[in-house]
Amino acid sequence: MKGIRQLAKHLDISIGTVSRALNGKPDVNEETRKRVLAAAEELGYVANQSGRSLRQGTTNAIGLMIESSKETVENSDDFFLGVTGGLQSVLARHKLDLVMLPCPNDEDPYEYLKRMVARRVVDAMIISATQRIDKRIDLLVKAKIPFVSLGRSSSGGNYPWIDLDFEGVATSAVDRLVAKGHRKIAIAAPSNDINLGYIFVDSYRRALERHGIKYDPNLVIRVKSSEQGGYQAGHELLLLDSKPTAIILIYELMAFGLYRRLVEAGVIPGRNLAIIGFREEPRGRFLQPSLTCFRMSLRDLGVELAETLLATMPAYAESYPEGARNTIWPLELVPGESDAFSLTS
Amino acid sequence: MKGIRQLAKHLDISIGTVSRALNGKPDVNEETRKRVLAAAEELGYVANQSGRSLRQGTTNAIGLMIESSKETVENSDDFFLGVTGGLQSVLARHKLDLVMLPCPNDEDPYEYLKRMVARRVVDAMIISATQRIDKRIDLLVKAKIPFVSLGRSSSGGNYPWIDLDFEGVATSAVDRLVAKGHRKIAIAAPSNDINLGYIFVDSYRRALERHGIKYDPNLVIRVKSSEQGGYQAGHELLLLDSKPTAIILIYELMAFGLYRRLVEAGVIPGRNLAIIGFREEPRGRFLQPSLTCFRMSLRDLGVELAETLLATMPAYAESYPEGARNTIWPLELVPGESDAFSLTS
DNA sequence: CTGAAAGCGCTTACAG
DNA sequence: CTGAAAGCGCTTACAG
Repeated sequence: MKGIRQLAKHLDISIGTVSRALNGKPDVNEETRKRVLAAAEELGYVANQSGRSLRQGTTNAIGLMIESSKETVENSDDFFLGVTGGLQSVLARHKLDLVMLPCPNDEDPYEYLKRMVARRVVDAMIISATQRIDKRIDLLVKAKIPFVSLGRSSSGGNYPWIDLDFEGVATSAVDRLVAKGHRKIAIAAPSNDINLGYIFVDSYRRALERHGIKYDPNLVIRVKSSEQGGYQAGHELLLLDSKPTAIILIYELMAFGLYRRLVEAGVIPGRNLAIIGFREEPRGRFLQPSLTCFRMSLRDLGVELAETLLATMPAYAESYPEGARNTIWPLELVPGESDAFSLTS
Repeated sequence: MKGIRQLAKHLDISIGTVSRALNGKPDVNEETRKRVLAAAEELGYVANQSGRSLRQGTTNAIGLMIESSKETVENSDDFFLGVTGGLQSVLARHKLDLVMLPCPNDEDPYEYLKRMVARRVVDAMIISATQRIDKRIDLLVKAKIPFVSLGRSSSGGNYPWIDLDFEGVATSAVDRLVAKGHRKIAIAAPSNDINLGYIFVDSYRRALERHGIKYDPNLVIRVKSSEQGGYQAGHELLLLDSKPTAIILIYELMAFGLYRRLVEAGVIPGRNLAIIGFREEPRGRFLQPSLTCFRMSLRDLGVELAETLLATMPAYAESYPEGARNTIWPLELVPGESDAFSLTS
């Protein structure tokens, strides 16, 4: 005999009362409750989660699906751990636990998610690395699993998501460079399949056109979101017939590779070429010249994600009257030295 | 009615047979099995995990505990995701899932682990960020939960662990620097509470003494394992009365901050000061001068961790006859330009 | 080869 | 305020 039965026997009361005492139900004698709590602490009793889940129909766990292989603007080091803190601070209010579910590289993300959802290992899901067409969203909608997506998708119709303000960043970067006299502005971004690649480049195009600058597809350099991709971007940029005077990077760590390639070619970052990165990154502060980029609070993003998710869950919705929503997450410009020079002066 | 009951009804057979068919038990008519598998696929049936766990007494999940706040040599970006791939490749053989359990920053890691263990959310645990005295290890030993630790500890007596070869790295770094004529070699490391800080500095001391160089506590610079810590280390190094000609960093990303601080002071990394970092890191390749460091396969480390863990689990031990063990994980020197100069020539 | 039944550890109406 | 009992969804001896 073990578990709650053993504890009840030890206290010489019924398991029902033990359960009610432990779960903070009313209608339990305060004296009894104290005895139960003390005994549980002493014997190290904590209710078996499978038993609870089976009976209650909920796991009290929220899943955060991670795809290590995907290249996204998030795939930087501290991103997920930063968001995790904010998520947990909200989930803790409701005694919900966060579990990170890493999709194996050799497994299809859709199949993986389907399996996790069918097995009911979590009550709700947070997904990211959204594709422009993302079957996972249709799956979650159809299975009626509460979820929130970090990243938009054209799949699934109306569903809760939060996405970074790629439009704002692209627009603000272009505006800033144009104000400094740049007219030939390149951009380094991953393929259009990744939703953010599509949105970012599209916003860049529109921002240029607003300034009366013709969009030139040759200035869109498609590379991987990595240091290596940055190096490659530098390489391709140097091969262009008509050289741009500025470049916008969709992924901040590209700057490391780009700087390297430029220096090899005798081009000085921040002097012969203006560079603006995306998200502020601890490493970026130590680049020379320091990188102009955009700042956001990962923790606050985590909080927003959690609150949006809980708003879609019947059991918690009343605490979040704003309801499910779509949020464009703002980023703030952090001026560096990488684009400090001006072509007009 | 739902779940296996519904599926059985749909097929007009008993739930027992459905279960046996789905779980690949023998003594099921092949024709029946095919029908069951087809129907399950069609209806998207996957067994509810709580039901299975409760009945079987196992969750078929392995937990990887993460502490985002801890400063360790692992706390670099890609570390956990790299290890995860190797872990999963082994766990997949046994249809075990990996779940990452992030300990909230405001929760005591010991209490968090205790809760997860008591609730039986996983069958076994992988822990890391080991402290010299680590109550978690005593807890796991006492609770008889299979586990493996990434990192040694003086707690818990004899238990399965894998640790990076800090001795080897420290020794090899010192040997290399001494061979190039250095006698005043500094080291930047976190506090001795973190087990690796202790081991690393101790090995460094012994390596020096082997070369007849007196250990000088002033040359041990205690800083955080971060870029900022590297900056700080550079700062403190510059304040020393008698300047070292070389420095060993326990955390590779310190190099970013260190380079910056040195350049600010007109000291040229790799020319006025030799620098050796710890683990090879994608970003490091783009440092100028490139950082001499040590390479390891994160994936292979994950494989080793998983196999060591499974060897301690009765249900899987027979597949891993080598048994539970302690492994010192080797790293291979990757020469860079940061320590290329020689004092002797 | 298949079915009927027990029971894993819990929580929760229900009765008292 | 407490106890006895049902039942969450499964798997697995057991009987046939």
